[in-house]
Amino acid sequence: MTKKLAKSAISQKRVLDAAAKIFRDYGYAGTTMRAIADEADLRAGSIYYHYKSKDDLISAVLDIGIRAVTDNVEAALKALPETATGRERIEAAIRAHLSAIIEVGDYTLATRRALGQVPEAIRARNTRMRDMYGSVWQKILADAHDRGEFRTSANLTLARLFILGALNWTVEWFKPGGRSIDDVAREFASVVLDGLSGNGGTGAIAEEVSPPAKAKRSAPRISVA
Amino acid sequence: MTKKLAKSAISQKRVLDAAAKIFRDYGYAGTTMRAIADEADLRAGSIYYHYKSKDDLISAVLDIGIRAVTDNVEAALKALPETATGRERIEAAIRAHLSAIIEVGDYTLATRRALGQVPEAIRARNTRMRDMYGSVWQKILADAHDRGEFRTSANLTLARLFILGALNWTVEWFKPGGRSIDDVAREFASVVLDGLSGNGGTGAIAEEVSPPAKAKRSAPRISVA
DNA sequence: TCCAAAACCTAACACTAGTTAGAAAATAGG
DNA sequence: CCTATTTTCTAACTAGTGTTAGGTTTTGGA
Repeated sequence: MTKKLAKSAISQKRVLDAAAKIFRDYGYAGTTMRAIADEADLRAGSIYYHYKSKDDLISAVLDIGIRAVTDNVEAALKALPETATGRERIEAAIRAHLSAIIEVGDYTLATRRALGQVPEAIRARNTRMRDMYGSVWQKILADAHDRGEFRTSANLTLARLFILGALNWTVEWFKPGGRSIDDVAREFASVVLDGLSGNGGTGAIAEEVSPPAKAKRSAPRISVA
Repeated sequence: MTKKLAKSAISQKRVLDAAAKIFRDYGYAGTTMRAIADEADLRAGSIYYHYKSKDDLISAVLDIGIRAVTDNVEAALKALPETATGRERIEAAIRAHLSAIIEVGDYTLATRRALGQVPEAIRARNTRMRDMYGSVWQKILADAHDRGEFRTSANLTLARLFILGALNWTVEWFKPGGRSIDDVAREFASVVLDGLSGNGGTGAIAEEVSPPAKAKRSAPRISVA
């Protein structure tokens, strides 16, 4: 039995969802409180009963965006058996990441669109959360590598950046009703995992100096939806 | 001997570069003409001598962004010998794409940050240009597939979306002075190309129904930096 | 049903942004 | 150096934005 929500909580959620949508469409600076209010069937002044400021609102949207992804991926990893291979873990993480960004699409797209323009303190906080998420990936990639599931020369930092870059981009093109999230995740995982485990066909690979990955734990900060 | 530019052309370029930088940092709506003018060592009113409007300016920035990438990739492909393999062509395209987005980083990042908020007509025009670019990729991937360089089950549309997604993300983390563009391109190409040509280790691949790629020529529109 | 608290509306404030027209300064060529 | 043209500056206009304080309406519990 769903617990009955107070009017306030109901309206606050409506405002939040409206905000995610408008921030998604118009970015931070292009979003007006009047537009959010219209979307939420309120007047702009009323938003201030629920949120202290526009910044308060965008901050909440950004939090939800990154938290949904991180929580989903961590839960998926936790649900795997102890005996899961590195490949299986990575594939599960890919699937969970995709699921999360599609499920809270407005929030994650709003992050993509707005993050670069928000006040510095807000951006810094969100960046820290995303860096934490990035380290989850670094860990599962390193585990797989350590277990010999990848070729020795694989650069895990670059791999992580490519993977997350491509995953984050999916919100731009994924359309529910077309290919399923499972399909997309499986195809992507196979390309990535085969690519990381393959020996390649080019002599250029053989020239790679190793071990490259271990020394790169302080990789550049990246942006995650 | 460099041809002497008129003052007007010199100033116009300065305004354009300033615009790219400010749009990059603040997005479309968050960018003020005063900020651009400051960056260009002018006053806001002066910009209107060179550009009709803010929209005129962003339009020019967006054009340069996508054109740099498209031209660079097409030139790189053209420079290859007729005997080049599909792998070689794809790797060259990856390298050219990376080079372009790093070289005109302000313009491509400005596109990433601003495109979603610009007036519809501007966005539509840029989208058409990007779709044309996407078809360049679809073609070189299809060629490689046709020549048997990829596994039969490879989904070229998804591959293209992953590749371009990951490539477009590099502007967020690539720092000149670190790894060279060549290194990054080579590593990325090996992951992608091995992944597309590999047979994989999972039975799930074998269940893929083919031919998947040929029927997907009308793939969803994607966004390219 | 009544009434206090919660939730929302409204009008206004202080400030900002894109743009314009005319004035002023800079440039370029004879 | 002079002068016409080009380039830039300036002040102002119109419209818009985040936010506030007080009034009004709605909600929820007794």
